[in-house]
This record gives sequence, structure tokens and C-alpha cells, in this order.
Amino acid sequence: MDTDERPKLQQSIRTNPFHRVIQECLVGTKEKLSIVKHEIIEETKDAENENRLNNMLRAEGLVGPPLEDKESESKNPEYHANLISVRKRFELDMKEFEAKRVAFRDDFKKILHTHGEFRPITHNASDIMIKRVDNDFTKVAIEIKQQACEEVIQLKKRFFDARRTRRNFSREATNILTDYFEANINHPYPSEETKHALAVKCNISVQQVCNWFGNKRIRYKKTKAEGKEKSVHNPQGPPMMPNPYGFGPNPYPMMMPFGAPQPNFPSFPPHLMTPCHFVKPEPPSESPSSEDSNGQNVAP
DNA sequence: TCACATGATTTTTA
DNA sequence: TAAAAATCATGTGA
Repeated sequence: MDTDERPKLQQSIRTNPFHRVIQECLVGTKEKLSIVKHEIIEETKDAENENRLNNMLRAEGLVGPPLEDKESESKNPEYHANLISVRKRFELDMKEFEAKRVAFRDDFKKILHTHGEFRPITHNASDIMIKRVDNDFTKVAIEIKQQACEEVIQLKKRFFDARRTRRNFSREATNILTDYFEANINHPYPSEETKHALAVKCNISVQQVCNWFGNKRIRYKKTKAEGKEKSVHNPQGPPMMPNPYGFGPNPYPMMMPFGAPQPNFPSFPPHLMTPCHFVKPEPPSESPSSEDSNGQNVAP
């Protein structure tokens, strides 16, 4: 249709004395024939999703009253500053989004009303179309909330990931753990009770004891395998290191790689010592580290 | 600055 | 579900 003709045609339809009657007739017929498909709008999933995100946002203090935890705030001022800026950004995004949602909804209703003058749109069809628009906006809202939640997760990872605040254990703690490992080299799996005892003795958590043994076992195994592989290439075998225990195979494959210079052995349980082989280590030279004045690991 | 050591986390496996 | 294995991120010493 020529664009110049359209307003004229619309005007002539509007001024037609039978316009209203015809329109009502067509809408009624359409409703009777059930031409409008009753769409099943799946809102449940979106609603659940949004609910979950709302709970998380509340828990993290991004909505509702800001969380007031003076202790953690003073401990992590940088984290709290970042959290506040995430909250501000989120509030701004949501405000902008709400304004757009309202404006679009109004415009859409106006368009529907205008269309309704020239083609039969049932109330049901109109409701469905508005609902569809609302659903699309809900999806956008979920995305905005999801993004804010992800920002908080990244922030937490950045400030509270223990890997970033890792500190080496004190030399004494490492020695205690190593001693136990070496003394139980055939089965380095401490019982829960032993783990607790070691944790107390080393001034670390039971979880840290578990981590330490997990790492130690896997790395011991790896080093041992690498040593074997080397000995295949060199059938004569690498020069054996003196065994500090005076019996059995070398229990220090990891600490004393084959061919490495003779080290000072760390202290180990008296019942395993053969005095003639034992060399008490010199106290380590002071170097800047994470240990405190007691040589203790500083907790993250 | 770089390579290696080491504690923690995540993923896979039994 | 604990342990193994892989991976990450930081500490450390040359």
C-alpha cells in the first residue's frame, strides 16, 4: 500500500458508522472459533531462577539493607569497597531497566490499541502478547541479576581464595609432617585421630594436614617414578645417597634427588634414628618469609 | 626474573 | 566419599 494512502484509509475506517459494530463482531467470532491459540507460557523456571538470584543478592547485601559486618569490613576494606561499587552499579542497571520496562510496556499497549481499531484482537490475545513482553523483560532482569552475582563470586574468589593468600608452613611443622610420612612410608595414611594430633602439633587445621599428605603422596610417587625412568636410561643407576636411617631403601627420594649434594637431614623420630648416620641440621639462616617471630606460619 | 617448591582447590576415579 | 590426579597461585632461592 502507498504510504500516502494509509492515513486516508485509516481515517475513513474510523469514521465509518459501522466500524465499532463490525469490529466487535469480528472479535466475538474469533473468540468463539478459538482461533487464538492458548499459549502455555513457561514462567515457572524463570520465576525459580529469579527467586534463587534474589536470595543470593540479599545474602550478599546487593539488595535490601547493606550488610553491616564491621569486623570483616575492617579486615577487608578493599573487598567491601569493591562490593559497594558492584551494588551501586547493580542498582543503577536495575533502575534503568525498570524505566525501560515501563516505557516499553506502555508503548506496546498503545500499539495494540491502535491495531485493535483495524483488526480483531481478542482480550485473550492481547493479554498473551503483553505477557510475552513481560517474560522477555524478566529474562533480561535475570541476566542483570546473574551478572551481579557473578561479579560477587569473582570478588570473593579474588579476596578469599586461599591459594592467593597461601603461606608456607613453619619449618617445624613441615618437619613433623615429613617425619610422620617417612616413618610410615609404606602406608602414609594417618588415621583421623593422628591427623588431629598432627594438626594440633603443627598448629594447622586437620584439612591442611589432609592436603599436605595428599600432596606429599602424589609428589613422592611422581618423583619415585621419574627416578625409575632415569635409571632405565642409565642402567648403572645413579649414585646412591647414604641412607640416613641406616636401613631399607632410600626414604628421601624427593628431598634428595639422585646425584644431589649431601644435604643435612631434618630431625626425625628418635626410634628410627641410627646415631652414626644422623647429622643434626644447622638452624636455617634467616630469610624474609611469611613466618612470624616464632617461625610459625601466618594464617591467611 | 625465572624455575622450582608448595599449599589449596577442583576434577576424576574407585 | 576418600584418595588420586590435575591444576592453580603464591613463595622462595639462585
